[in-house]
Amino acid sequence: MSKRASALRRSSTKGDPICEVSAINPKKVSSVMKEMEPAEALMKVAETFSALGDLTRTKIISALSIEELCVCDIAALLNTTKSAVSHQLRVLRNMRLVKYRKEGKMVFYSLDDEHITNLLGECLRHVNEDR
Amino acid sequence: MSKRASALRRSSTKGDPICEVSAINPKKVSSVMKEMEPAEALMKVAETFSALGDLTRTKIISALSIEELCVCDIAALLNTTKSAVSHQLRVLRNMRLVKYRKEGKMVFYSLDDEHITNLLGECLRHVNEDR
DNA sequence: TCATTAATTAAACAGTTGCTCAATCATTCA
DNA sequence: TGAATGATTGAGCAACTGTTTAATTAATGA
Repeated sequence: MSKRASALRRSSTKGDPICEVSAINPKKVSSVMKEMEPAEALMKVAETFSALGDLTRTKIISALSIEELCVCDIAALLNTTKSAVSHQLRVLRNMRLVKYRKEGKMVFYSLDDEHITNLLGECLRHVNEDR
Repeated sequence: MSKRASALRRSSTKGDPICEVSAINPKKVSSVMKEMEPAEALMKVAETFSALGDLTRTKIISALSIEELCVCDIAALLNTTKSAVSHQLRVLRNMRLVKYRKEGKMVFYSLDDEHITNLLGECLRHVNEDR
C-alpha cells in the first residue's frame, strides 16, 4: 500500500506552501486527477450549490416545490420584503433553478426542472437522517 | 383563479416593507406554509448546500467520490496548501459530508454516504444540461 | 528524547454576500 | 394620460467567508 515512488526528492526551499514531497502518492493523485469532473463543470456545480446555500433561498425553493407563487406571495410567506425576495430570485434565476411566467403585473415563479426537486429531496434525506 | 379574498383590507401606514395587502393570495400562502418543510430542516439544508457551494470544497467532494484520499494528496491534487484543505475539510466534516479514518500520522478522508454522491451527480446533471 | 512530518488550529485580512432603502420599470385601469 | 401597484434594480453597509501565515498537536523512528 505504501509504495511512495519519489519520496526521496527533497525540496531545497523549506516551508514551501505546496506539500510537494512527503507522503504524497503521485500515482493515486494523477489517476484521480484524470478521473475528476472537468473544472468548468465543477465551477458551475459550486455556483449552483452556493445559490441553494442560503436560508432565504432554500425556503423559496421549498415553497416553489409545492406550488407556483408570485413574488408578493413568497414575501408574505417568508415574512420579508418583495425587494429582498426579488434579489434572491435573481440569484436563483441566474443558476437556472427557477423559471417564471408573467401574468399582467404579476410574475409567477416555479422550479426550473425536476433536478431541483431531486436536489432538495436528497439533501432533506441527508439532514433528516438520524444516527 | 383570481379570487383574492380580503383584498380590500387597506393598510393605514404607507410604504410598509411587508407587502401585506395588495395581491397576496392568503389562502394559497397559508396552505403552502403548512405544507412546507419545517424551518429547522430547511436551516440544515441551507447549511449543507452552503458547505457544498465553494469551488475548493466541490473539488474535494468530486475527488473523494472517486477514491479515499489523505489531506496531503488532496492538497497536491488541488495545488493548494494542506492548511487550506484542512480548513475546508472541517467544514465538510461539520455537515457530515465526509468521514475520515486515521492511519499513523495520516488521515484518510472519504464521502460520508451515498447521499453525497447523489447530490453531486444530480447537480452535475443539472449544470451539464444543454438548452 | 529529539527531530521530522502529517494534520489541525488561531488570528488577521481581503473579498464576498444579503439586506435595507430609495428609485425605477412595467402593467393595469380610471 | 396619470395614479396605483407588482416587480426589479442599484448603492451602501454590516456580517460572513476563504486564504495565508504561523504556531501547535500527534505520531513515527533514529
